[in-house]
Amino acid sequence: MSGVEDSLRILRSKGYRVTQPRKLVLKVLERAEGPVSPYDIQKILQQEGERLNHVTIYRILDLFCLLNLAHKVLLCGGFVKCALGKREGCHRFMVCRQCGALREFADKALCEEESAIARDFGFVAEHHFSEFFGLCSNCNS
Amino acid sequence: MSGVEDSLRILRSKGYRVTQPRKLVLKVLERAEGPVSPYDIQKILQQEGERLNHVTIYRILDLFCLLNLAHKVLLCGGFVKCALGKREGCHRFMVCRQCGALREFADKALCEEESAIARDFGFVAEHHFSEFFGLCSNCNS
DNA sequence: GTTGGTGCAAAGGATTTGCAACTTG
DNA sequence: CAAGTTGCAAATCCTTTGCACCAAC
Repeated sequence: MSGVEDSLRILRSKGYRVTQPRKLVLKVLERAEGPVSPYDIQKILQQEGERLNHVTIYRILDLFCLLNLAHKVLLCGGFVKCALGKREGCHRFMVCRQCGALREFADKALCEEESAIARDFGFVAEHHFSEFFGLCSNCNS
Repeated sequence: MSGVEDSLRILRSKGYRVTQPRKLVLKVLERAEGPVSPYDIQKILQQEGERLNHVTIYRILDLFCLLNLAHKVLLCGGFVKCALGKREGCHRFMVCRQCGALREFADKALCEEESAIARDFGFVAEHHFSEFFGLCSNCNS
Protein backbone atom coordinates (compact mmCIF):
# COMPACT_ATOMS: atom_id res chain seq x y z
CA MET A 1 0.00 0.00 0.00
CA SER A 2 1.43 3.35 -0.90
CA GLY A 3 -0.15 6.58 0.13
CA VAL A 4 -3.11 7.44 2.27
CA GLU A 5 -5.33 7.88 -0.77
CA ASP A 6 -4.87 4.28 -1.90
CA SER A 7 -5.89 3.03 1.51
CA LEU A 8 -8.97 5.24 1.54
CA ARG A 9 -9.94 3.89 -1.85
CA ILE A 10 -9.69 0.33 -0.55
CA LEU A 11 -11.77 1.20 2.51
CA ARG A 12 -14.49 2.68 0.32
CA SER A 13 -14.42 -0.21 -2.15
CA LYS A 14 -15.03 -2.70 0.65
CA GLY A 15 -18.02 -0.78 1.94
CA TYR A 16 -16.33 0.83 4.93
CA ARG A 17 -16.76 4.54 5.58
CA VAL A 18 -14.02 7.07 5.19
CA THR A 19 -14.08 8.90 8.49
CA GLN A 20 -11.96 11.58 10.10
CA PRO A 21 -10.48 9.20 12.74
CA ARG A 22 -9.52 6.65 10.10
CA LYS A 23 -7.82 9.32 8.03
CA LEU A 24 -5.91 10.54 11.07
CA VAL A 25 -4.64 7.07 12.00
CA LEU A 26 -3.60 6.42 8.41
CA LYS A 27 -1.69 9.68 8.35
CA VAL A 28 0.20 8.78 11.52
CA LEU A 29 1.07 5.29 10.23
CA GLU A 30 2.18 6.80 6.92
CA ARG A 31 4.68 9.10 8.57
CA ALA A 32 5.84 6.85 11.40
CA GLU A 33 9.48 5.75 11.27
CA GLY A 34 8.83 2.43 12.96
CA PRO A 35 6.09 0.41 14.62
CA VAL A 36 3.71 2.40 16.82
CA SER A 37 1.32 1.23 19.52
CA PRO A 38 -2.27 2.46 19.81
CA TYR A 39 -1.23 4.79 22.62
CA ASP A 40 1.76 6.03 20.61
CA ILE A 41 -0.69 7.04 17.91
CA GLN A 42 -2.86 8.82 20.43
CA LYS A 43 0.10 10.79 21.77
CA ILE A 44 1.35 11.73 18.32
CA LEU A 45 -2.07 13.04 17.38
CA GLN A 46 -2.33 14.99 20.61
CA GLN A 47 0.90 16.80 19.80
CA GLU A 48 -0.75 17.89 16.59
CA GLY A 49 -3.84 19.13 18.38
CA GLU A 50 -6.01 16.19 17.34
CA ARG A 51 -7.95 14.03 19.80
CA LEU A 52 -8.93 10.40 19.37
CA ASN A 53 -10.22 7.97 21.94
CA HIS A 54 -7.87 5.03 22.42
CA VAL A 55 -10.71 2.55 21.94
CA THR A 56 -11.35 4.05 18.54
CA ILE A 57 -7.70 3.63 17.64
CA TYR A 58 -7.77 -0.02 18.68
CA ARG A 59 -10.81 -0.64 16.52
CA ILE A 60 -9.36 1.18 13.54
CA LEU A 61 -6.11 -0.79 13.76
CA ASP A 62 -8.07 -4.03 13.93
CA LEU A 63 -9.87 -3.09 10.76
CA PHE A 64 -6.69 -2.02 8.97
CA CYS A 65 -5.03 -5.34 9.82
CA LEU A 66 -8.07 -7.22 8.61
CA LEU A 67 -7.83 -5.42 5.28
CA ASN A 68 -4.04 -5.74 5.16
CA LEU A 69 -3.63 -1.99 5.13
CA ALA A 70 -1.47 -2.40 8.22
CA HIS A 71 0.33 -5.18 10.10
CA LYS A 72 1.08 -5.91 13.69
CA VAL A 73 4.77 -6.57 14.29
CA LEU A 74 4.76 -9.29 16.92
CA LEU A 75 8.37 -8.90 18.01
CA CYS A 76 7.69 -5.41 19.27
CA GLY A 77 3.91 -5.27 19.50
CA GLY A 78 3.58 -2.15 17.35
CA PHE A 79 1.71 -1.50 14.14
CA VAL A 80 3.09 -0.47 10.76
CA LYS A 81 1.45 0.60 7.57
CA CYS A 82 1.67 -2.14 4.97
CA ALA A 83 4.38 -1.15 2.48
CA LEU A 84 3.81 -3.81 -0.15
CA GLY A 85 0.23 -3.95 -1.35
CA LYS A 86 -0.86 -7.16 -3.00
CA ARG A 87 2.48 -8.84 -3.49
CA GLU A 88 2.95 -12.56 -4.03
CA GLY A 89 3.92 -14.30 -0.83
CA CYS A 90 3.30 -13.51 2.81
CA HIS A 91 4.44 -10.17 4.14
CA ARG A 92 7.34 -10.36 6.55
CA PHE A 93 9.65 -8.11 8.49
CA MET A 94 13.26 -7.56 9.34
CA VAL A 95 13.70 -5.67 12.58
CA CYS A 96 16.99 -4.08 13.63
CA ARG A 97 17.68 -4.79 17.27
CA GLN A 98 19.81 -1.68 17.59
CA CYS A 99 17.95 1.17 15.92
CA GLY A 100 14.55 -0.46 15.56
CA ALA A 101 14.50 0.09 11.81
CA LEU A 102 11.98 -2.08 10.05
CA ARG A 103 11.84 -3.38 6.53
CA GLU A 104 8.89 -5.24 5.05
CA PHE A 105 9.39 -7.79 2.31
CA ALA A 106 7.72 -10.69 0.56
CA ASP A 107 9.41 -13.65 -1.07
CA LYS A 108 7.43 -16.18 -3.04
CA ALA A 109 10.23 -18.77 -3.14
CA LEU A 110 10.52 -18.67 0.63
CA CYS A 111 6.77 -19.16 0.91
CA GLU A 112 6.96 -22.22 -1.29
CA GLU A 113 9.84 -23.71 0.60
CA GLU A 114 8.02 -23.24 3.87
CA SER A 115 4.91 -24.85 2.46
CA ALA A 116 6.99 -27.84 1.39
CA ILE A 117 8.47 -28.21 4.86
CA ALA A 118 5.01 -28.06 6.37
CA ARG A 119 3.74 -30.64 3.92
CA ASP A 120 6.46 -33.03 5.06
CA PHE A 121 4.79 -32.91 8.47
CA GLY A 122 1.33 -33.41 7.03
CA PHE A 123 0.55 -29.81 7.71
CA VAL A 124 -1.19 -27.45 5.29
CA ALA A 125 0.24 -23.99 5.87
CA GLU A 126 -2.15 -21.20 5.00
CA HIS A 127 -0.09 -18.35 6.29
CA HIS A 128 3.59 -17.96 7.00
CA PHE A 129 4.42 -15.48 9.62
CA SER A 130 8.06 -14.53 10.00
CA GLU A 131 10.21 -11.81 11.45
CA PHE A 132 14.00 -11.61 11.31
CA PHE A 133 15.88 -10.05 14.16
CA GLY A 134 19.37 -8.64 13.67
CA LEU A 135 21.25 -5.58 12.51
CA CYS A 136 20.33 -3.30 9.62
CA SER A 137 22.82 -1.98 7.08
CA ASN A 138 23.47 1.15 9.12
CA CYS A 139 24.10 -0.69 12.36
CA ASN A 140 26.24 -3.61 11.21
CA SER A 141 29.21 -1.75 9.75
CA MET B 1 14.71 -30.71 25.53
CA SER B 2 13.06 -33.91 26.54
CA GLY B 3 11.93 -34.59 30.04
CA VAL B 4 11.84 -32.51 33.17
CA GLU B 5 15.06 -34.07 34.43
CA ASP B 6 17.08 -32.82 31.46
CA SER B 7 15.85 -29.31 32.03
CA LEU B 8 16.74 -29.47 35.70
CA ARG B 9 20.22 -30.63 34.79
CA ILE B 10 20.66 -27.64 32.50
CA LEU B 11 19.42 -25.28 35.18
CA ARG B 12 21.93 -26.66 37.65
CA SER B 13 24.78 -26.63 35.16
CA LYS B 14 24.27 -22.94 34.50
CA GLY B 15 24.35 -22.11 38.18
CA TYR B 16 20.61 -21.67 38.68
CA ARG B 17 18.89 -23.30 41.59
CA VAL B 18 16.47 -26.15 41.27
CA THR B 19 13.47 -24.96 43.22
CA GLN B 20 9.99 -26.28 43.85
CA PRO B 21 8.30 -23.53 41.75
CA ARG B 22 10.59 -24.19 38.82
CA LYS B 23 9.89 -27.88 38.97
CA LEU B 24 6.16 -27.23 39.06
CA VAL B 25 6.22 -24.94 36.02
CA LEU B 26 8.34 -27.44 34.11
CA LYS B 27 5.88 -30.19 34.92
CA VAL B 28 2.96 -28.13 33.61
CA LEU B 29 4.80 -27.24 30.40
CA GLU B 30 5.76 -30.86 29.95
CA ARG B 31 2.18 -32.05 30.04
CA ALA B 32 0.50 -29.13 28.28
CA GLU B 33 -1.11 -29.94 24.92
CA GLY B 34 -0.51 -26.48 23.51
CA PRO B 35 0.82 -23.06 24.46
CA VAL B 36 -0.11 -21.85 27.94
CA SER B 37 -0.06 -18.37 29.42
CA PRO B 38 1.37 -17.58 32.86
CA TYR B 39 -2.15 -17.43 34.27
CA ASP B 40 -3.07 -20.70 32.55
CA ILE B 41 -0.19 -22.28 34.40
CA GLN B 42 -1.36 -20.82 37.68
CA LYS B 43 -4.87 -22.20 37.16
CA ILE B 44 -3.64 -25.64 36.19
CA LEU B 45 -1.51 -25.80 39.31
CA GLN B 46 -4.41 -24.65 41.46
CA GLN B 47 -6.52 -27.52 40.19
CA GLU B 48 -3.80 -29.81 41.46
CA GLY B 49 -3.72 -28.17 44.83
CA GLU B 50 -0.47 -26.28 44.23
CA ARG B 51 -0.10 -22.53 44.67
CA LEU B 52 2.30 -20.24 42.84
CA ASN B 53 2.34 -16.48 42.69
CA HIS B 54 1.83 -15.23 39.15
CA VAL B 55 4.88 -12.98 39.39
CA THR B 56 6.98 -16.02 40.14
CA ILE B 57 5.59 -17.75 37.06
CA TYR B 58 6.44 -14.76 34.89
CA ARG B 59 9.99 -14.77 36.18
CA ILE B 60 10.41 -18.49 35.75
CA LEU B 61 9.16 -18.35 32.16
CA ASP B 62 11.55 -15.50 31.41
CA LEU B 63 14.41 -17.61 32.66
CA PHE B 64 13.30 -20.71 30.75
CA CYS B 65 13.10 -18.71 27.52
CA LEU B 66 16.53 -17.24 28.17
CA LEU B 67 17.94 -20.75 28.52
CA ASN B 68 15.90 -22.05 25.60
CA LEU B 69 14.13 -24.53 27.82
CA ALA B 70 10.88 -22.95 26.63
CA HIS B 71 9.68 -20.64 23.86
CA LYS B 72 7.07 -17.96 23.56
CA VAL B 73 4.74 -18.56 20.63
CA LEU B 74 4.19 -15.11 19.18
CA LEU B 75 0.99 -15.85 17.29
CA CYS B 76 -0.88 -16.76 20.44
CA GLY B 77 1.24 -15.31 23.23
CA GLY B 78 1.53 -18.60 25.09
CA PHE B 79 4.56 -20.58 26.19
CA VAL B 80 5.63 -24.08 25.23
CA LYS B 81 8.36 -26.36 26.44
CA CYS B 82 11.17 -26.58 23.91
CA ALA B 83 10.94 -29.93 22.15
CA LEU B 84 14.19 -29.87 20.21
CA GLY B 85 17.18 -29.20 22.39
CA LYS B 86 20.28 -27.92 20.63
CA ARG B 87 19.34 -28.45 17.03
CA GLU B 88 20.89 -26.62 14.11
CA GLY B 89 18.77 -23.72 12.93
CA CYS B 90 16.23 -21.54 14.68
CA HIS B 91 13.33 -23.23 16.40
CA ARG B 92 9.98 -22.63 14.72
CA PHE B 93 6.36 -23.65 15.01
CA MET B 94 3.42 -24.86 13.03
CA VAL B 95 0.13 -24.04 14.70
CA CYS B 96 -3.16 -25.62 13.67
CA ARG B 97 -5.87 -23.00 13.50
CA GLN B 98 -8.56 -25.59 14.17
CA CYS B 99 -7.38 -27.75 17.04
CA GLY B 100 -4.50 -25.59 18.24
CA ALA B 101 -2.01 -28.43 17.89
CA LEU B 102 1.55 -27.24 17.82
CA ARG B 103 4.62 -28.76 16.26
CA GLU B 104 8.12 -27.46 16.75
CA PHE B 105 10.77 -27.90 14.11
CA ALA B 106 14.14 -26.59 12.95
CA ASP B 107 15.46 -26.43 9.41
CA LYS B 108 19.00 -25.36 8.70
CA ALA B 109 18.43 -24.85 4.97
CA LEU B 110 15.53 -22.53 5.67
CA CYS B 111 17.70 -20.56 8.06
CA GLU B 112 20.35 -20.14 5.41
CA GLU B 113 17.88 -19.07 2.79
CA GLU B 114 16.44 -16.49 5.13
CA SER B 115 19.89 -15.19 5.96
CA ALA B 116 20.59 -14.82 2.28
CA ILE B 117 17.42 -12.83 1.72
CA ALA B 118 18.30 -10.58 4.62
CA ARG B 119 21.81 -10.10 3.26
CA ASP B 120 20.34 -8.87 -0.02
CA PHE B 121 18.86 -6.02 1.99
CA GLY B 122 22.12 -5.33 3.80
CA PHE B 123 20.66 -6.86 6.90
CA VAL B 124 22.46 -9.32 9.19
CA ALA B 125 19.83 -11.66 10.61
CA GLU B 126 20.78 -13.10 13.97
CA HIS B 127 17.54 -14.87 14.67
CA HIS B 128 14.64 -16.00 12.53
CA PHE B 129 11.24 -16.17 14.11
CA SER B 130 8.69 -17.99 12.11
CA GLU B 131 5.38 -19.63 12.68
CA PHE B 132 3.15 -21.32 10.16
CA PHE B 133 -0.56 -21.10 10.55
CA GLY B 134 -2.82 -23.67 8.94
CA LEU B 135 -4.28 -27.12 9.40
CA CYS B 136 -2.55 -30.10 10.95
CA SER B 137 -2.72 -33.61 9.54
CA ASN B 138 -5.75 -34.49 11.66
CA CYS B 139 -7.74 -31.42 10.67
CA ASN B 140 -7.05 -31.20 6.92
CA SER B 141 -8.46 -34.53 5.80
C1' DG C 1 25.29 -18.58 56.42
C1' DT C 2 24.97 -16.45 51.81
C1' DT C 3 22.98 -15.76 47.80
C1' DG C 4 19.46 -16.40 44.90
C1' DG C 5 14.37 -17.05 44.64
C1' DT C 6 9.83 -16.32 45.97
C1' DG C 7 5.60 -14.02 47.78
C1' DC C 8 3.09 -9.99 48.50
C1' DA C 9 1.20 -5.57 47.65
C1' DA C 10 0.62 -2.32 44.60
C1' DA C 11 1.10 0.32 40.54
C1' DG C 12 0.78 0.99 35.75
C1' DG C 13 -0.40 -0.43 31.22
C1' DA C 14 -2.94 -2.74 27.74
C1' DT C 15 -7.26 -4.30 25.91
C1' DT C 16 -12.25 -5.05 25.75
C1' DT C 17 -17.36 -4.22 26.29
C1' DG C 18 -21.89 -1.99 26.24
C1' DC C 19 -24.38 1.73 25.19
C1' DA C 20 -25.62 6.44 23.92
C1' DA C 21 -24.56 9.99 20.64
C1' DC C 22 -22.85 11.42 16.40
C1' DT C 23 -21.38 11.09 11.17
C1' DT C 24 -21.26 9.38 6.78
C1' DG C 25 -23.24 8.05 2.54
C1' DC D 1 -32.63 8.91 7.73
C1' DA D 2 -30.42 4.52 8.57
C1' DA D 3 -26.47 2.08 9.37
C1' DG D 4 -21.97 2.35 10.49
C1' DT D 5 -18.66 4.70 13.74
C1' DT D 6 -17.10 6.93 17.57
C1' DG D 7 -16.69 8.50 22.54
C1' DC D 8 -17.16 7.53 27.19
C1' DA D 9 -17.13 4.98 31.38
C1' DA D 10 -15.81 1.14 33.38
C1' DA D 11 -14.31 -3.38 33.89
C1' DT D 12 -10.86 -6.75 33.18
C1' DC D 13 -6.66 -8.56 32.22
C1' DC D 14 -1.58 -8.44 31.64
C1' DT D 15 2.90 -7.27 33.24
C1' DT D 16 6.30 -5.14 36.12
C1' DT D 17 8.61 -3.29 40.44
C1' DG D 18 10.38 -2.98 45.18
C1' DC D 19 11.07 -5.05 49.22
C1' DA D 20 10.79 -8.33 53.01
C1' DC D 21 11.12 -13.17 53.82
C1' DC D 22 12.43 -17.87 52.75
C1' DA D 23 14.83 -21.85 50.71
C1' DA D 24 18.67 -23.98 48.14
C1' DC D 25 23.40 -24.99 48.05
